[in-house]
Amino acid sequence: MKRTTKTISTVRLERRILDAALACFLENGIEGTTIEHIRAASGASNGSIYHHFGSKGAIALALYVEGMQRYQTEILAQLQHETEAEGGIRAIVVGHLKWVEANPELGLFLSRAGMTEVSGQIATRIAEVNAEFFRVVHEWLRPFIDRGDVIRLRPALYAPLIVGPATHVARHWLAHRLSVDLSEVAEVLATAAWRALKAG
Amino acid sequence: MKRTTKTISTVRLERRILDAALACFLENGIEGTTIEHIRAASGASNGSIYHHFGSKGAIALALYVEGMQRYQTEILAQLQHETEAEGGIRAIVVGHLKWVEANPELGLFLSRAGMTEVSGQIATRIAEVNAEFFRVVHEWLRPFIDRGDVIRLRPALYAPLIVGPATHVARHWLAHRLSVDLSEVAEVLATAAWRALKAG
Amino acid sequence: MKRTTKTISTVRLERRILDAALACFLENGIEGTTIEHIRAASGASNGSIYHHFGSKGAIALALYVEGMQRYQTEILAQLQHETEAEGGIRAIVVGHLKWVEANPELGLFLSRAGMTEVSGQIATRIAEVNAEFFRVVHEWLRPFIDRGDVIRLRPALYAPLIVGPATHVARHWLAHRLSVDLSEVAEVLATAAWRALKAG
Amino acid sequence: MKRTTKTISTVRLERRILDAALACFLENGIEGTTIEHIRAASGASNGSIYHHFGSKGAIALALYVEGMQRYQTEILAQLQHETEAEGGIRAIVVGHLKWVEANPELGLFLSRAGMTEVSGQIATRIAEVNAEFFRVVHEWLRPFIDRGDVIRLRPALYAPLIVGPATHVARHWLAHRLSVDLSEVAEVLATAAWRALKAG
DNA sequence: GATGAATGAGACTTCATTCAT
DNA sequence: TATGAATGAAGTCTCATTCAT
Repeated sequence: MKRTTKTISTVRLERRILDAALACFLENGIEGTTIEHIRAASGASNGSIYHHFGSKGAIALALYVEGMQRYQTEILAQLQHETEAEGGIRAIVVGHLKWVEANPELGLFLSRAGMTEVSGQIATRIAEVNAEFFRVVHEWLRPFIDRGDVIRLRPALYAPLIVGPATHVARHWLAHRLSVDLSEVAEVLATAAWRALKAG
Repeated sequence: MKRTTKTISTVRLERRILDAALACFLENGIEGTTIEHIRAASGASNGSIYHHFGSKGAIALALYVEGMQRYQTEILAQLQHETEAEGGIRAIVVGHLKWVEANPELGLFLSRAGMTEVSGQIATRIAEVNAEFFRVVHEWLRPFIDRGDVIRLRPALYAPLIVGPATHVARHWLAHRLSVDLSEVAEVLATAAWRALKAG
Repeated sequence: MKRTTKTISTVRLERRILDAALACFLENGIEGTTIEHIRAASGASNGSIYHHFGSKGAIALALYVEGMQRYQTEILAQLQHETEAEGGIRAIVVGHLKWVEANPELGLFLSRAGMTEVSGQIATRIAEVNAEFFRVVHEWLRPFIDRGDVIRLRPALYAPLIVGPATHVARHWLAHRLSVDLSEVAEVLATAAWRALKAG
Repeated sequence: MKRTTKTISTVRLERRILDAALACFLENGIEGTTIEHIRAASGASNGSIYHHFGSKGAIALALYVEGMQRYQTEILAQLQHETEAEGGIRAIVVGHLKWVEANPELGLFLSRAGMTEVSGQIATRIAEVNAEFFRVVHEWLRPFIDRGDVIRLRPALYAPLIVGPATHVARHWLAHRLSVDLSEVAEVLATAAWRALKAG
């Protein structure tokens, strides 16, 4: 009993801190966010934040990893349902934009964290996570390339051609520099991606 | 004479400061760069830096505007030589990657500055500059859309489809996460962009 | 049975904490040692340490008192066997160095604690303990002074003349600034002390 | 003119900071002293203290080096006037106590800094400075040892025998645990040192 | 007795900026 | 125009200690 109660409340405090931190990072950027901001937003004490995370960078890292895993899991899950190249490529583009639309705050944080020069640990983790994602996508595509459904390129170019335009749109949409309905735009970008990659 | 000398040396000092600042911004990020870093790298005194620029943000802004103007001037200049849609689209893609390859440091700075949450002034300027560039590109494309050479989309989607993949590749190349020859890749991306946009 | 077991293990935990604390104090100084260090070194929990000692200063005080009592007991015990002034004086010098050699860690801690500006409580205790030791030594010497075997000085000067050089050597030896064999050196310093104090 | 004024006031601010820091270190110990204490005592701003010294440890180091040099210069100067072993040994003992009496605060700081486990830089410097001093003293004594005026010992033992008792007395005097007149005591300790070291 | 989450005061240090020369 | 000393607000992080379980 005791243990359960303790665990639950502990988990809740960590979650409250993470949620508050994400909100702060989005409002003021990682560097612009102070521990005091997170403290005020989470209701936790300064000491508790350090007790659980050890540093501001560790909070950012935890949020990045968690967010990236959610994103990847969802996209890749949809990919598994597809049996044709066109369906898979469309699924990635549409899935990407849907996810961004459903998780705008997390999406903005991830795209920023991917560009910002944060602590080397984060940079390394970003590289790892990206590489793994691209590898899985290429793995999935390979049979279709071999079969002649999809043009053959150096592996590194598939991801840019599939998600490059969607990423571009999403970035400007997240920065409020573009006011479109992402789900509406998704089909157009999916079609364009397929046209760029289909063979013949 | 005196005045000339003075002016010249002043110009040189400002340039030295800007160059040093760009190097620092790239190494440690804008927020991670201190005036002391710029002072040490440029050889100028603390006081001189403030005499010429007034604030750290102003240095970043000056670098951003200068870099963006160089980039746009070059891309748009090449666009004017083209008389067909395919040639224009290819010119933008190839020109983009060539410019990034020729100015990797500035390119990295610009792509980061575009994402980072810096002072509102910079953010505003970025939005302006981007909007203007996209407007000019769409203006140039319009006759070809009307003529039926290029598919008709909402204006906001042309830029993502043309430079989205190239931007994606460039970003990873600049971050040393991708080791390809940009000029070699350029043709492939240009072809893909044209396939995505050509009518029929 | 239960109670015995509990008591024994409790005693062992306290000892483990004290031993760990001594090691930490020696490595990083009293101020430089944190409860977290002691926790990690002893295996006890943060809460247990406070349960048993109440504060960091209390641990230091306990170690100081314990160490000083061991030292004094040993030196004074040897003094009781001596019936002549020379033997007594030699016994103190030799005993001092032998003890330091046998307990280098504790010796270093005690000599540091004697100089550091720690909590007033420790300072007071140090003064008490030192005064008591010097008093006993002077008490023992008095008959020999009265008899004319030892020169008559103000009481406060006997301790410095007897153990001053040995303390000096020991301090540098403990700080690894002097690499000599203490037991070898002891005889020389004992002889010197006797020459300085013997009458005539 | 300008330069002179600036230099003077700058020097004065640095000195004010050093003097204030010494007073604080003596009152609360090095670790117990905060920059805020030094700021309040010196009248300088927090920023100025860091502008001139860079860290708290650097202030302590500067004070230690400065103090040690003053001490050594004075003692060694007196040694040069002496032409006989007895005179030299007495000069060291008497000089030591006179200096401590004349500079009690600095003396207390130095004897504490010598024991405390401060930053490695200080520790190294202390070792250097001590070694050099002992070397010079031994150098001076050598002719008298060779001539047979002074007993022959391992070089490392001369310093302990000469200044060990004086150091012991001074330490307790500085800690207000001994209330004697140092200059009165000096002669007794000088005589004792000579008796311990003279040959025959 | 034992545990470890929680606390919050306060430490050191950094840094953009100002200003007297 | 150039300099660099001076400033002080603000930031991250540490740490002894408390307390509920």
